[in-house]
Amino acid sequence: MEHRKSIPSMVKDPKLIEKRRDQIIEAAVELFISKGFHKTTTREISRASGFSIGTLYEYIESKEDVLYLVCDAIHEGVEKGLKEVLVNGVSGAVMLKAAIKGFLRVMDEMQDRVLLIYQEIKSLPKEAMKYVLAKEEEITSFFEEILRRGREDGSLKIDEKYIKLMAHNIVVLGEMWTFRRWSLHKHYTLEEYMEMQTSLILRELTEE
Amino acid sequence: MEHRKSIPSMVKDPKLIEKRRDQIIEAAVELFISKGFHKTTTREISRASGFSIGTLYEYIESKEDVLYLVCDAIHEGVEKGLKEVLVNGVSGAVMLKAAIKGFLRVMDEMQDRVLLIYQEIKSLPKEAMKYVLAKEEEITSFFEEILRRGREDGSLKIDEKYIKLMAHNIVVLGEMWTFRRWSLHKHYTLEEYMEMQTSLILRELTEE
Amino acid sequence: MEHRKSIPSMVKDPKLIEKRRDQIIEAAVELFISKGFHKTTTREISRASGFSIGTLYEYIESKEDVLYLVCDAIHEGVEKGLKEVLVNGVSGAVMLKAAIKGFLRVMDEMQDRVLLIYQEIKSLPKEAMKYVLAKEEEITSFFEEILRRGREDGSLKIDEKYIKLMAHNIVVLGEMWTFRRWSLHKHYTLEEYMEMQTSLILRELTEE
Amino acid sequence: MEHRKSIPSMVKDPKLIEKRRDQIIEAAVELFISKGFHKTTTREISRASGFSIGTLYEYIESKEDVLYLVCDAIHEGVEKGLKEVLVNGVSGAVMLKAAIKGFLRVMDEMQDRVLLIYQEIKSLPKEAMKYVLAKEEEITSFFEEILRRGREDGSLKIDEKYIKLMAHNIVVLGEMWTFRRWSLHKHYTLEEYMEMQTSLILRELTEE
DNA sequence: AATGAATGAGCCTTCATTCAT
DNA sequence: TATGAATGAAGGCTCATTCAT
Repeated sequence: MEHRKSIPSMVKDPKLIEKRRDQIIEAAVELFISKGFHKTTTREISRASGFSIGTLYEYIESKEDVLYLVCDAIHEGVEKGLKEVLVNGVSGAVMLKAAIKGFLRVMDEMQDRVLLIYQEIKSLPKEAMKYVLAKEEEITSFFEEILRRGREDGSLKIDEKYIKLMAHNIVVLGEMWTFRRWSLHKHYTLEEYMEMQTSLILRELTEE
Repeated sequence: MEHRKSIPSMVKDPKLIEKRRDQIIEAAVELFISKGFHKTTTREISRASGFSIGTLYEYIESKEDVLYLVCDAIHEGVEKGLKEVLVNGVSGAVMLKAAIKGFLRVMDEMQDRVLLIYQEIKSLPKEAMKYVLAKEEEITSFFEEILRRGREDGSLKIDEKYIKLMAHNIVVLGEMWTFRRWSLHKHYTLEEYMEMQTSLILRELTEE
Repeated sequence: MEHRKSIPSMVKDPKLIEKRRDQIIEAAVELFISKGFHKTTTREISRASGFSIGTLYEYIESKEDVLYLVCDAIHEGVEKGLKEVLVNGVSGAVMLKAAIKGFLRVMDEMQDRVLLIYQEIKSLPKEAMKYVLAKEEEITSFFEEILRRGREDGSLKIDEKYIKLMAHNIVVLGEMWTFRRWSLHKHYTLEEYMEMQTSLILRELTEE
Repeated sequence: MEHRKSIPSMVKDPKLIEKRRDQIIEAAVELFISKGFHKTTTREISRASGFSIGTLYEYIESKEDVLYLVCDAIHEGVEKGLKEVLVNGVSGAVMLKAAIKGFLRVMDEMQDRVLLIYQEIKSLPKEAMKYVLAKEEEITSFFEEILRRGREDGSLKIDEKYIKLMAHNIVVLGEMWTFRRWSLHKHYTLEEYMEMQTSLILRELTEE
């Protein structure tokens, strides 16, 4: 795993840096969601963060750093959400079902943010993009592990070679709830969507 | 279906308009793919198109029009590719298999372009975006129809209410070959990917 | 001799480029003389040139280009002035006397500009600085040649190895009329200064 | 002579003020030499001085004060160097020769610093500039006095009205070793340069 | 129809200076 | 005395768009 790229700051106090960056992230997420990264100005970010443009630049080195901060925070949120739904001491199949539902719920709650990553990731500098993609891969391997576990305990029928692909499919099926929402939300409620996708996937992985 | 949004031009001759716009599209696609929409300047577009900035603006009204033109052309390409793989006089199941493979092949051939749509669509003005999304929906319904046909001729086992969702899934599973290529292309060749995804989908739709 | 560094322009018509750059130079010289390079803004330059900031940047690539343009034009002026005082068909000694007087007159007429070069040359990018220094060297060798000629026709007594140094001395004695003017102009008129320096130098080079 | 402009400080203890300002000067000289006054930031100065930006401003009132401090210190160094070479109880001619050589040696040792004064002096506020120029004049009059002494003891042949000018010439011939080094250092070693310039000047002032 | 010079609003970023602690 | 976070005016530069030729 790539280690988190750390952004230099002119300010020394780490506590303060974290506090200020949280303000920046909170402000920037909203702005990026509603206007997009390119159409958001640094001044808007600083204003929405509650301080001056000069202060903003005490905590970042460039506008792109803000995007990175935002993407990172979003992924953190997703991972946190995922970890929370993890139940232990159950079969892989049960665990998978819970994980998919949990993942979809997170996708729904964070749809604007997830969408944001999808749309602006390409504006990140090379290095930062790599790191963000690594995070995405981590989420995928989260599902890989569950699948593998189900395979081992016999609760899921899946060939080893399909595990990675299936993990990708699950993640994408979850993320599409955000990036195809212009159609899906017209036809399904979240509950329906969860129900249907979960059953599609599990039927495939559990039939005799 | 939304009808194609027509972009006003200062020029009268429709033949010329089409010719010039083709030049614009060809130039802009390359530029947008390699630098992104926002980092491409209108001057670059006109230069790459082979004429002056003034002339460019004889055929479009704003930079966003170019993006729209480009997205539209790409979708056209995808649809054309899809139509070509359509075989008639066969069962829905056979047709679906061919369609998925064909679709994946098109996705692979046009990966940069498809990715472009994914990444820049949000920069389109409201109206244009709607139209582009409608195109996307059209592609989805292309698969819906095949599924429905297979259901009717008994070659596919699928509940009516799952048809739309499954169509979406198929489309997304195809498109993810482009937007998750940073991972998928490391693990699978196109052939493998086609083989695996097709078999996953068809297994699901055909087992008794 | 380094060849003149040519500055790229967005504009095609060379006549227009020259005309606009002349406007830029004229405006910038005044501003640089009165406020210095660093304290002059590009907006001031464009305004004083008679066009917008956008237009300014059609003819240069950076603010430093303006400084280069200005330094180059000034040197051109000095060289032109020098060439004009050159009389032919006379002994080296006579020629030298005329050249020194002419040079001093030019220094006096262009004192602000010469001073400008002295003070801002270090703000030029490496390449441009080299070129400007080469110009300065050219002026020195102008005197070298006259000295050598006088040595050959017997009208000047000077050892070959002193020729280059003496040329430097002459140039510096001329230029100091500008950069030490805070003292010299209080004590001498130009005429006095010319008379005294010329006689000092020539006495040295002509006594038996 | 102008009296040394004194810079106000928030701090009371004069010993401390001197100590801190010495730190500032030492740090700033290096920075100004390598990056120039304008491209050096106050933050860099404070960091290189070994204390915070806040502390820096306890000892100066503006960035220009630092430049003044630096220029003043450099002149001090030059004067100190000059005083050291002064031999007494000898003829003016002998003294002059020693002084020129000593001056050239100082110019060589302090070339970066002398150059710095030449290039940045114009960035000083009016008042400070006047004071610095007065220092320069002092150095000139140092040579004036030697010349006058030589005239009086008969060891130098020079008309009274030429004394000031000759003093200027000597100073400039020394300083040009720094500001024309891009050419002179290519052609002469310091020893050669000293030898040649000294002999040129003394020949002029001593021949029968 | 085609050209391309001109425009200027607006963007990102820097940095000297202040002041509460 | 020393610190360093905060400020915001100001600067260099870009680029979509227009319009006279």
